[in-house]
Amino acid sequence: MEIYKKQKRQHYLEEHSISHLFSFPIEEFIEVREYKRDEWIIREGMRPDYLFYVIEGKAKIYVTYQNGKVSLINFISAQDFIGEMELLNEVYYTKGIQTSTKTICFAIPFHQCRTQMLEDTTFLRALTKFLSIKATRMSAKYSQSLAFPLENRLADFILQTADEGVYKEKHVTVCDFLGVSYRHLLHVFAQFCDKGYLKKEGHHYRIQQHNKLNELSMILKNE
Amino acid sequence: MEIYKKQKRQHYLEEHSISHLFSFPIEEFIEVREYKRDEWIIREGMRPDYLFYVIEGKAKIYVTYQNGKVSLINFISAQDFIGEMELLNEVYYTKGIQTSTKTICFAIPFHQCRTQMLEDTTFLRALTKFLSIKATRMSAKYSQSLAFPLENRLADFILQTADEGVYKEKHVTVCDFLGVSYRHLLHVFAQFCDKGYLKKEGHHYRIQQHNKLNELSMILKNE
DNA sequence: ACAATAATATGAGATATCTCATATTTTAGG
DNA sequence: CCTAAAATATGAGATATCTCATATTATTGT
Repeated sequence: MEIYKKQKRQHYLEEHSISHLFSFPIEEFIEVREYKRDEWIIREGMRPDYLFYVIEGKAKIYVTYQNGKVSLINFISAQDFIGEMELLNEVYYTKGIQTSTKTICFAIPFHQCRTQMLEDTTFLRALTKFLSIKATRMSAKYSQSLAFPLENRLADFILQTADEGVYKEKHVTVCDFLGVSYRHLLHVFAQFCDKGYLKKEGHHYRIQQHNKLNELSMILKNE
Repeated sequence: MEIYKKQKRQHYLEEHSISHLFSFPIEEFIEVREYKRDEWIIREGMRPDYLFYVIEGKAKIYVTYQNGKVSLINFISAQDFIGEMELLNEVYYTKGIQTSTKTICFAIPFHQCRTQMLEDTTFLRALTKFLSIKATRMSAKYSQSLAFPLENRLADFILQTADEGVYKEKHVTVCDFLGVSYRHLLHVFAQFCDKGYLKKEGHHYRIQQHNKLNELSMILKNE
């Protein structure tokens, strides 16, 4: 992890100002940090000392179960908070957060700002909104995961992540995210190819029948 | 739905005061309402005009999918907010909320209080905390649901809901909540009985081997 | 008290999904 | 450039879970 100083710091503070999220001057307290790919922003079980706000990059939230199985719970991307649970709750099991690309974020030290943040309506409103959206998404994902077979969730995921009609995600990451075995994920991909929805091109898949995937994905949408 | 007036209203306002959640006098705006069993507090798709705070009773959150399948997403019980999503977000698909017992709650009208509530740090902090816990629970439930078979989730659910060693929930509600078919739920119950973890007594189940259920349930805990 | 509806119960066959074994290809580190 | 590790790929059999059919028992409204 690298901490940006001087111009580099200033540049990010200006380009991605978050002062509108606070009604007090926050900039002086902000550390601008760069994490390399695969670095841990927070280690599972260790309470962070900062509230983070992601400027660019992507990260993943993991949790380890007692049986040793590690699960990817969610993705984090630009404009997400990290560590807000620990800011708000005395008791909270901290999940692990690992970058999947180079990630730049603002780090706001609890020991200097906690009190002020918790007194600031502007900030609290922003945080409340963030949390409410997070809760809604989680809840949607949850009920979807239970109510429908992989076919539907995968179709949705493909449409969300495909770039110019080409799907390039890593199977390993995806089967973890969608909570299915590698084997079964591949099986459903094979089905999609058989049915002509996708065409395999090396390790990528080209979408052939967008509307068919869309039908499958629409089944789990209602908002 | 019945609206309590005079002494009855006053009684509830005093017995279950929520004035500590606000830094302005909220009581004058509060309507005290009683919903009968199976009444809808909010109908799916209809934005509510009130923020609700549950005093006693239980309710269920439902969502209907395009394929017509209705899913129970979560339970609501005393000290939960209802309608906070609609208070915070302009755009939000409102889920249906139906009582499962007689339910008494406070109703705070948006049109009179929205602005004040959104400016009140005390309230916002309370709400943020509520939401953060909600998000965490959802997220735990989600990863659990994907990572483990029903056996584990059911063991956990039994321990959570059993009263003095006796489990009395309705299968119909539970299979919906846990997202499995009625048939399969019964099948796992039968297994638990075979293995001697539970003993069937009429329509109830008596826990025989608490430690065995606990083992199963602990597998999905880490906090 | 009776009829209608909801909840419980069980069997049997279908499907979704998992585990394990094993082979090949790609990627990362020295 | 070479090797180890990670990712991809595929088969086969096991298990979890679903759907449908059907019967019995509670609950509720009139």
